[in-house]
Amino acid sequence: MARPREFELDEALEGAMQIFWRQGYGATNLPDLLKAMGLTRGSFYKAFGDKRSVYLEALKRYDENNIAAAVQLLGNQELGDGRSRIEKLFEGAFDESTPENDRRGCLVCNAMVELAPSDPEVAQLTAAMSKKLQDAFAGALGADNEGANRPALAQQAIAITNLYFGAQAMSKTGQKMPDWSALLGSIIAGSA
Amino acid sequence: MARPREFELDEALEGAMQIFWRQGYGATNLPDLLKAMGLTRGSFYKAFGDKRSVYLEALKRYDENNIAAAVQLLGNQELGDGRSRIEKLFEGAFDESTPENDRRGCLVCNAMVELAPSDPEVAQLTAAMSKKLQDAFAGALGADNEGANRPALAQQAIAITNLYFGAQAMSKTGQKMPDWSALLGSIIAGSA
DNA sequence: AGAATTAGGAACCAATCGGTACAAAACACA
DNA sequence: TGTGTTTTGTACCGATTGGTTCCTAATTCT
Repeated sequence: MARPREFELDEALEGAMQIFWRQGYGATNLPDLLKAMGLTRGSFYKAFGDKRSVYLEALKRYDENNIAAAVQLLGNQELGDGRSRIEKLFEGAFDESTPENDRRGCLVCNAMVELAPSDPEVAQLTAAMSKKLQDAFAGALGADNEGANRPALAQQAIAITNLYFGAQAMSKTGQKMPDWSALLGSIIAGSA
Repeated sequence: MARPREFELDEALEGAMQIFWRQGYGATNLPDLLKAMGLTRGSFYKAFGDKRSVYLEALKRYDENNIAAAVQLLGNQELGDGRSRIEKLFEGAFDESTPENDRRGCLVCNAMVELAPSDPEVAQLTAAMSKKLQDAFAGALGADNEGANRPALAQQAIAITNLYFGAQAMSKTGQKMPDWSALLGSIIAGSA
């Protein structure tokens, strides 16, 4: 009955996620965003409504793709024990935050800092994603330590989650990243 | 020989720091900034040049006031052993990041995330401040552990610094903060 | 083929952005 | 009090902001 859209919603959203990830919300203007999404104003406003809506969609996409992948990695027993899975996650995550990637860091961390205080919906989404990560860390730690004392593992998972976001923030200055294996050792060895 | 300025440079800068801290750089427009600084456009541009310069000055002020105070707290032996000084720092820092304070978090963390990738001068200033904190953590840990193995303490200091900034980022979502004593325990106990 | 429906693209919008120009006002000194 | 100097406040600037409008082109169904 009608002309089909010539762009893929999915690809457009991927482009939006990428540009917001690199530049943040405020620093990304409409021309930047449209270019990254590969569409023009008309299609943009028809399909997505406004800039903020796209940002929220991009956050959800990050959740479904990147966070889900991290959670899966942490739970994948084929990749070694829990601790080495956690190390793998850290190594992979910070390989991505290179200068060539505009030191984009982690979209969740970026969103927390830039928008969470003034946008309750962003606050809720980012808090939920950090919770997923924390639970996955706890799961990986638990796998190494079947009968271990649960509250101690929960503490470690909180510590690792905080560590993760802190390192994401610090990576944006271009500082060289620490030795994750040793660093995680100073947390995990503590109550093994 | 001439008309004296009616405002205090120091007070104006304090106001600038406060508003940037709460709102970030991009989200603070000139009217906001002028109001916070208590002066008008004419005086503003004559005294400070432009918006970015004021931001850099505000960062330096944060360094000289807030970071210096944190370093001093961590080195103050009258406040107990190193670990309890670190705990005090964490407790104090996150008491400040309440909703009434617009969950402002930590200006260094905010600046890292918002501006460091695109502004080398911000990157350098924030990296230097995080280094100061890290050294102060290392000093506090060393005070508890005179003959201890230095590399292990350095690792712990890195971990605690990362933890600090991560918690600052997460605090912006309004999540309830963890029990710092227990959390730090899971790091410091590790190689005591 | 023709009708119906939708995407595409450009022109346009008011509002706001950071920054400048300039004249009036307020002081210090003689 | 007159003179020179600096601050102050306001009017103004072009550029850019996110968002709207509307006409044309394209496509699918009957």
